[in-house]
Amino acid sequence: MDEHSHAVDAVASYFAVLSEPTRIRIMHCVCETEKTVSQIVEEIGATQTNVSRHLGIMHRSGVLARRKEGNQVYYRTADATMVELCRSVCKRISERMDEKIPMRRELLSLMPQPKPRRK
Amino acid sequence: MDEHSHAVDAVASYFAVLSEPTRIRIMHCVCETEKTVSQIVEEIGATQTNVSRHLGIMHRSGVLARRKEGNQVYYRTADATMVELCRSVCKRISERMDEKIPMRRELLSLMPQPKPRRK
DNA sequence: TGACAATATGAGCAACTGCTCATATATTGA
DNA sequence: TCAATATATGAGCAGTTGCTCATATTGTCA
Repeated sequence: MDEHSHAVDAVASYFAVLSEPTRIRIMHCVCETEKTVSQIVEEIGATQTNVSRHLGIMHRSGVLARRKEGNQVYYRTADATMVELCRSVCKRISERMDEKIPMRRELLSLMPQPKPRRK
Repeated sequence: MDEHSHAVDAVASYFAVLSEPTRIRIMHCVCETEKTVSQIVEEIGATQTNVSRHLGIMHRSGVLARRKEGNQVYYRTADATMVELCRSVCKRISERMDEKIPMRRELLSLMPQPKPRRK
């Protein structure tokens, strides 16, 4: 039927990683600097179990990288393209909602632009 | 708990539209030129009912635009950003699979680049 | 070694999503 | 107006996904 099915599934799975509110929150949370699981749990206000599961999914799919340091595990973004995607989507959605000003602000601040590097 | 929840949900929903293989096929199918429902059904080899449902979802979410002409309905992309996103993801995934050459080719051809415009 | 802290995982339930069958709603053309 | 064609939609089932409770694992420190 379709000779592309593996590729198609791969693309859909990639998008699926970001199709979940909690995982978007996690992206927002770690998109600027790495954080420990506890910090993420604290910031997004979900249970440890739940956050841990989502981190696992994001790590296995290659979106996040993990680094173990003693007792704790740090997660950080491992895929610059993915972060860019999130920014594009936030921008795109906010454009569609020029009338809903409060929402616009939220969106634009969801995945902040990287700060301009100073020499 | 989270003052961003509307924005977060909007972003997740946006990605969710592309998190489904059939919808990726549809994007692939209409990303260069508008097509009727029948044409899409024919090309991706799914049932009419199913394609119609996915088209509805994609239209309601703003990814596709529809145009009715007599008996038929033409769908086309309505969101250049979204198409670009698909291209980025195809490129990104293919980069991760340098070893799996056949898959690479499939991915890069999934959402073809727009042809260079001739004056 | 034992208690504690941080993270991960098994199991089960509930909600969601996609698929299909049957049917509804246009629209065209005889 | 009637039959045919194109598209959409209600209802129900099955598979998937996310959430939670309990527990396992790993590392630290006394």
